[in-house]
Amino acid sequence: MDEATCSRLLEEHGIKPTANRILVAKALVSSMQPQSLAELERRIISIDKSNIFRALILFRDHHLVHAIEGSSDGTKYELCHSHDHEHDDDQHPHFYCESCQQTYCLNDAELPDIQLPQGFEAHSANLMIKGLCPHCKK
Amino acid sequence: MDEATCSRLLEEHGIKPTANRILVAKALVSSMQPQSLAELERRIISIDKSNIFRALILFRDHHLVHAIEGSSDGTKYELCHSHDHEHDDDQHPHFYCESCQQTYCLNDAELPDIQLPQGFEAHSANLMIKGLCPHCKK
DNA sequence: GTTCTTGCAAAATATTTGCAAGACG
DNA sequence: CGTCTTGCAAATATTTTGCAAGAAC
Repeated sequence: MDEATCSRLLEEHGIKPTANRILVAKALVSSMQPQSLAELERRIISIDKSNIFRALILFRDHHLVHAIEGSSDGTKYELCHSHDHEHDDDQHPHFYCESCQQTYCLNDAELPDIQLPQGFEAHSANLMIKGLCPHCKK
Repeated sequence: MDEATCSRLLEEHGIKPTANRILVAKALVSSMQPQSLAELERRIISIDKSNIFRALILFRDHHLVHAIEGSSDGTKYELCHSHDHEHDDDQHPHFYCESCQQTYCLNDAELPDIQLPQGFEAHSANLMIKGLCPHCKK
């Protein structure tokens, strides 16, 4: 995805497309897997980590990315796949490889509906499966 | 649960029951909810956090507790409910309250079987639902 | 006396904030 | 000018390790 497309993507989510933000968005778009802040830092050497962090927070607040927790090595960020800019309803399970620390999206699997006890109000859900990925299993 | 019972619990899991470990086990047994290291530190003022930490690692390796991640505020630990000392098969979903930071066990809900793509090998799974608990919702 | 356990300090890691300088409009 | 954005530094939080002294066997 080129810069113009990334820029448009940001604007669609109500985010002012600055040069830095476009770079962060580009890095996320071109990533096969959800990225941690540290991974993004390594990939985007021209931007300070505090600004990558602030861009991610901003993206998250505008439902452009969501944060994935539970991977034993920090929060990972991935682009929301849904095109609903208000809600983040494309939550799918993830797989964390304990050997190479990569997080894989299990897009094909459904995140099941869990029946909450009376009085609980759910906002989001994260299902993380851990183990070995095909590459590390060999 | 008294000290003797906790001591027996540790021994059943192949852990030498020292005074400190019994205290940590007692704190976990008497907790309604999974506890973070920081919470346990506050509750067990007589033991240094490094030793609480080492006790938790030891407990986890002996399948006496399991670690719950994905709660935005650190790893939480809870006693395994299963009586199988080799495997940790009582994995159930958890609920994290974004207001009071408590983690609740959803014992009644089933953790669904997710079909992994070819080549992936699962070791464990964590399903964390976030939102507001009944107390904070009011 | 050898091994295990403990407390304290500090390293390592991850996340977040303060602030002044600069860009933008 | 006033607001937003950026880089750098540093605060915070969390997890983990090193090591020497002491306890247990």
